[in-house]
Amino acid sequence: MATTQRRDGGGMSERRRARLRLEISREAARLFWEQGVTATSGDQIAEAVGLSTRTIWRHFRSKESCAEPIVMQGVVTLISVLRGWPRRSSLEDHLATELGRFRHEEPPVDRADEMLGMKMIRLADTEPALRTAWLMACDQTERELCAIIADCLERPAGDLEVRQHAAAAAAVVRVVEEHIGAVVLAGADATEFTDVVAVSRRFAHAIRTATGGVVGDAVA
Amino acid sequence: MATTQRRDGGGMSERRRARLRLEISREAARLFWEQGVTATSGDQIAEAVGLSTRTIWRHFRSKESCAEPIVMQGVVTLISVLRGWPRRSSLEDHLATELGRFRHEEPPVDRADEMLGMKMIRLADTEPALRTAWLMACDQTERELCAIIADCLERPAGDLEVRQHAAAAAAVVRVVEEHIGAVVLAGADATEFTDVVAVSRRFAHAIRTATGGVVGDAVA
DNA sequence: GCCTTGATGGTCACTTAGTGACATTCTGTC
DNA sequence: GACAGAATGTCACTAAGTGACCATCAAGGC
Repeated sequence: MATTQRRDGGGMSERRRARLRLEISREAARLFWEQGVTATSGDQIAEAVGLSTRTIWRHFRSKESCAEPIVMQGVVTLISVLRGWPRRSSLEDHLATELGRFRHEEPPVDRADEMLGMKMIRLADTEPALRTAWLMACDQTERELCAIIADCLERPAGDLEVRQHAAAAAAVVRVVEEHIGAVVLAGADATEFTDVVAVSRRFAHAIRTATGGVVGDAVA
Repeated sequence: MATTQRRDGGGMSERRRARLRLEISREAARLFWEQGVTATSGDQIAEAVGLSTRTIWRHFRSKESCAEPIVMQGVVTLISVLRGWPRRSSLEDHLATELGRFRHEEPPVDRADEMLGMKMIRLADTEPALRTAWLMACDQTERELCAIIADCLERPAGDLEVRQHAAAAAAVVRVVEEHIGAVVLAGADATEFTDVVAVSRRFAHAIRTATGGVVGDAVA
């Protein structure tokens, strides 16, 4: 197994665990995509990643949830970018600069993993078992948006109106991501989505519309 | 078992099956609520409804999906009302008159079932197994809204913008329903939600906002 | 009345997801 | 090197589902 190089006692174990989960998830997702979810057994995943079946169940509560980390990777960039949104710039501008930065300077997620994530989202459309994983990721986005929008509107995060805006925003983000994934996987001309500025504008416009215009503008 | 009284060959079987599924679902939901999902076995559900376990699996593909019909009952009224929306009246007015009609004249769903549905939605918050059932119901609403909004905007139902509006609208409806359920189950003062006009206004306003104002108005 | 037919439910054997208990190994600390 | 504890392997076990086959029952033709 890879070198651990922990600094303080116990804290690093968290990262180690996350890396292992991701590795398992990668193999599971590959198998799910290649031969379907039901045709993939826990034993197969275990063998592919080189662990015992029992250990798989120690890291994941169910077979389908093995896909979660890979799926979550797909939204983790967007979430972290949204979280860092300073309200003195418009949503379009912030997304464009930050997504661009992530794309070229420090890509936190492997390109192959990104493709795998899209494939899982695509599979979630027909495999009800995988749907949960995808919706968990969307739910995470929604919670994050709750905090952000609450901050924008200067209301508590549990406020009904805040939750409505967050749900609507997360929903349109979900639809756009599903659409991008479908287009990319279809092998069609995806240049429309390699332009970071265009994609940023699309996301920002969707969020602006879905929240009735209260989220997206820069504050003076 | 109940009398069959079929008229034509095979058509009635559909309804019979639906009734049986609902009956199983009712018992399953009751047990899920009383003792939790994991603590409820398939055998227990079978015994409660008076069938063999094998027959339960013939009607439901999984334990959790036993909750689906009851959960679906909660949205089926709203869906059918939305489907019947004539665009010459505003969404508020249509919802108020139709929901009122359903409430007093011909309630298609038992009050007890309605409460059970709320309980399942509540359970879905903590039991990931049940979440799928609830999200399936929301997904159904979203698909229905796709058709309605496509009609409003005179665009194809698969159009990206239509899907975004539908997703946003379905999301806010989900949040409002979760909120109503939580308030009712908390035993708090729920008079706010027994007033059909107020509830209709709330739904309509949420949808109007989430779709950027393009859905909700009457057309001239 | 009797037999066919088709749909539904029961019985039993079987696979597989997932857990509990305990032994083993691996990792970092002194 | 001895030690503590966290991670993993092994094995036995429960429970969710499935497949194959048989039993029952209502409807209709003769």
